[in-house]
Amino acid sequence: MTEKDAEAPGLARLAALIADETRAACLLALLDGRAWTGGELARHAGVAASTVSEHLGKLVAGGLLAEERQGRHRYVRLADDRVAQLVEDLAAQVAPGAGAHRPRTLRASSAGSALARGRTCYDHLAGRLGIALTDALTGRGLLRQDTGFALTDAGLGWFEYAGIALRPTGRRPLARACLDWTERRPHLAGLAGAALCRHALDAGWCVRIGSGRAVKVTAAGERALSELLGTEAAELR
Amino acid sequence: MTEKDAEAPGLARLAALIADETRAACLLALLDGRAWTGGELARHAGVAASTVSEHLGKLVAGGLLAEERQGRHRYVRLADDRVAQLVEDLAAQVAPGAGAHRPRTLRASSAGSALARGRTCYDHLAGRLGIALTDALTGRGLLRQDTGFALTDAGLGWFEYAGIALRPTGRRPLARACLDWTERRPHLAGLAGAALCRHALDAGWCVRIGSGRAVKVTAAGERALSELLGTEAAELR
DNA sequence: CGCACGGTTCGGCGGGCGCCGAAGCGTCCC
DNA sequence: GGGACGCTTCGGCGCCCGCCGAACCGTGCG
Repeated sequence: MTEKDAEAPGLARLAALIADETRAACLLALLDGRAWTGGELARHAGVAASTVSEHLGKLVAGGLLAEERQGRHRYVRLADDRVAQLVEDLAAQVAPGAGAHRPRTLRASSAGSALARGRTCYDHLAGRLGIALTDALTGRGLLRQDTGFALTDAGLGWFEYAGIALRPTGRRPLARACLDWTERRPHLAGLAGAALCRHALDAGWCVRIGSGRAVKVTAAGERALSELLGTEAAELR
Repeated sequence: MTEKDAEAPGLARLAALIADETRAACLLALLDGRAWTGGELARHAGVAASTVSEHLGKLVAGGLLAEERQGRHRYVRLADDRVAQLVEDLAAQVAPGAGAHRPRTLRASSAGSALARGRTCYDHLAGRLGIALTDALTGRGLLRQDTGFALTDAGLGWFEYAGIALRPTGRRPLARACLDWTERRPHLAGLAGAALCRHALDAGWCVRIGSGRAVKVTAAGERALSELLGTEAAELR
């Protein structure tokens, strides 16, 4: 029993880092996987620069953010994929509360939203695009979702055939499920998800829209994915 | 951008529920998967009954706990396995900070701890026992960890052969990785992990030690697991 | 060289929240 | 029916923490 008590303060301190609305807004913004400057985050969250400066100090000290200073700018980004996963999980947990009507309105009324169609979630693809790719991989027997969440041997072969290298780094799992907050369905994250996203951007299959995390599939991407996964162009839009 | 701002308050509110040390202690205690009374939790956390009563009210209102009232007792338990998973994930995230020396001391100095040997984590087996079973399953090709975390077809057959029914309920994944906080390694959670744990207790493979979440393998359990998974008795202790 | 600008530090204000003890309510048991 | 017990409500206390504006520091640019 006593060892649990030893954990409680740490758990509370970690949660407290996320428990502030301004810090939460920063973390969600940083889910796009990029580095933001303090000023950008301040404007985004609608608070004074001095306020955000203190918040970033706490988040960095708490290990949630990594910082990089360039000239007079302070760039921060999520410390690693574990933190990104954690924030996504927490965000997914809070959404079901409004989940009964949220997906409807998001998909229907604002179906024109570029974010709902496709976006990056930290370092992998999400939104309808992410779901479509995950479904295509599953449908062709490259990804198993029925007994967990893992690539099959055929799936490993597919990545190799597609020219997407999967070099294991550290202990990050190859495949991992990430729950989408608009579609309410799991999509491919982990090392393979990140590699696929990176390749999609590098090879010109997708391009970023504006400065946010929204992405859209290009004509070349439609052709390549149709050939590699048999997807219909309409599914990707 | 605006839809992220809409999420920030919810995220902060959820995190705030965990951000209090007393509430964190309650959540960690409830990770044993059982229902506790308010008084028990108050004594465990070392605060007045009135204080814990208010905390439980918030946790229930926030959807993290489910309550059941019986006579003059108020029983609470974690609302569902998603909440349990969330708390485990957060606890696992905080541990690495002290992870450099923690595991050593836990395994070495207090290697006699029954909790480190075997315990239940919400509704599945953890500790060295959980790791040993997960390793055995993986070693025999019943569980894949190299490309994600999923049972193989042979694994499905094994559960059937062992007489452990895996009836899918809701959307809970069949296999899921749960990071152990003493061993720092993933072990089997999800539907299959829960079914295995339940069967192990029902069939007398394991028995609970005292009233906590510590468990130990019986002689009958050693025989059964040796036959079914080829484990050595020493690995399970 | 000097101004503009991003970031940080500091003091002070205000609100929120966890804590307790006392009092009250309902349940169970003798 | 009376008393013990578990839980809840309420008032009040104290602390912590997020916020701002002002002053300050350093970088980069004209």
